Amino acid sequence: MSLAPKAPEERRRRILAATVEVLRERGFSGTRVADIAEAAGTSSGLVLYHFKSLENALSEALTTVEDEFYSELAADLEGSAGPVEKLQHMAALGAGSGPAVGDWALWLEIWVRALRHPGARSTREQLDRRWRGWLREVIDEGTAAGVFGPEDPRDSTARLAALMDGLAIQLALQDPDMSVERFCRLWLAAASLELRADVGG
Amino acid sequence: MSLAPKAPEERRRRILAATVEVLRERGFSGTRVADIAEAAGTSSGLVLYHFKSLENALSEALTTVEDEFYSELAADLEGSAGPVEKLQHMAALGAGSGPAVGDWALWLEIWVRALRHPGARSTREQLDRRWRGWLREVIDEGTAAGVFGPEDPRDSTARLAALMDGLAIQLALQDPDMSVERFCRLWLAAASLELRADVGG
DNA sequence: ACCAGAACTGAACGGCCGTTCAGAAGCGGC
DNA sequence: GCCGCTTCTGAACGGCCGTTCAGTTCTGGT
Repeated sequence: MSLAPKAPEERRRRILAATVEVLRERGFSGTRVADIAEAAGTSSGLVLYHFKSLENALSEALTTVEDEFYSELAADLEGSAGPVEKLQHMAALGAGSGPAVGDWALWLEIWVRALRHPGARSTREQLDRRWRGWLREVIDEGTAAGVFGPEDPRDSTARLAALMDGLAIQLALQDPDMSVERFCRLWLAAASLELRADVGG
Repeated sequence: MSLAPKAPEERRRRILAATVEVLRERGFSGTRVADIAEAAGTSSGLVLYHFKSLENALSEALTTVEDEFYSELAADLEGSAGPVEKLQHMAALGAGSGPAVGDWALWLEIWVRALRHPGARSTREQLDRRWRGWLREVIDEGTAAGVFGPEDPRDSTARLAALMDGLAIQLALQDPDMSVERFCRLWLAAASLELRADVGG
């Protein structure tokens, strides 16, 4: 009976992690096979041995970040008590206080990729819908509990989701007019307005 | 006395326009010198003759779109009567009803470029500040006239500007949940909430 | 008509980089 | 210890593309 060979799997994961790292640093158009290999401490040959092509490695790497992001979000929401706390966690997570996330720069890259890459576009769409779905659930939960009173929950969800993206751009671009604190404050204040409640900000 | 040679200047402008066109279609990383030359109906040699390098041509092309955008916005605001109309024009312009604009995709590209290109970053910052400045002026104008009553004009400005960017992402990515109409409606509704007024939406 | 310089062309150069490949090294089964 | 399969390496290949360049055409002044 053959033990599953652990070393190669481990190596594969390391290359994937290295890919994400390089992607964060240099973006899609700046990421070279050789960079990934160096960051992973191996040869470029091996990168192409495990993943069939650079394109493929990039796609798989993206999948891992996206999965990380959403599982982290799910875990965080699981742990929060009420809808108000959940919104606050969402704000904090968006602001980048989570360990694995915080890299909105990567999302900008994903958006640009989605402009022309059909696969990337539909994945993004799915992820975005999922995220808006969760936000919507929180809002509905609060509404059912009588804490929130949005005029139109669907529109409020859309606006709050979009607002986070918009604020994130400035965060990613390190605009001097934006900071993690201001990001949270602005978003929660918007949520308060939208939901006719006081969720902070 | 030498008449200014008109042909070469004209040619130069044509190349610039072609660059913008290709940039819209293929994005920064997909734009080749040969593509620009073909779109402009000349040789790649000439592109490099007029602009010193591809990078340079791209930068100049960006400058022209940005100028176009802002002069169009300025003209549009000039023509609007009151603050409410101005907000509505801003929404419509953002939604892409203007002739020269409408290409949020290009802005996504600009943002990604700004992530790593220091020059691009500071230009973007300036442009964004200018845009927020105008929005702020409209808000202040409405407030002075007693039409708007924002709780904190600076924060409302920041949120409305960011919201437009966030909604624009979905527009650019052709998300099935977004449309030009919904874009306008959502943004104007947010403005109504923020400014405690009825500006439509 | 002639010349000088600007405008323009397209072929050739050269570097970069994804991918391939021939072979080395590790590893389990006999 | 030998064999075969997986894992891994780094050098070599080949295509793509920005840039250069030698030469042609155009233009305006004299």
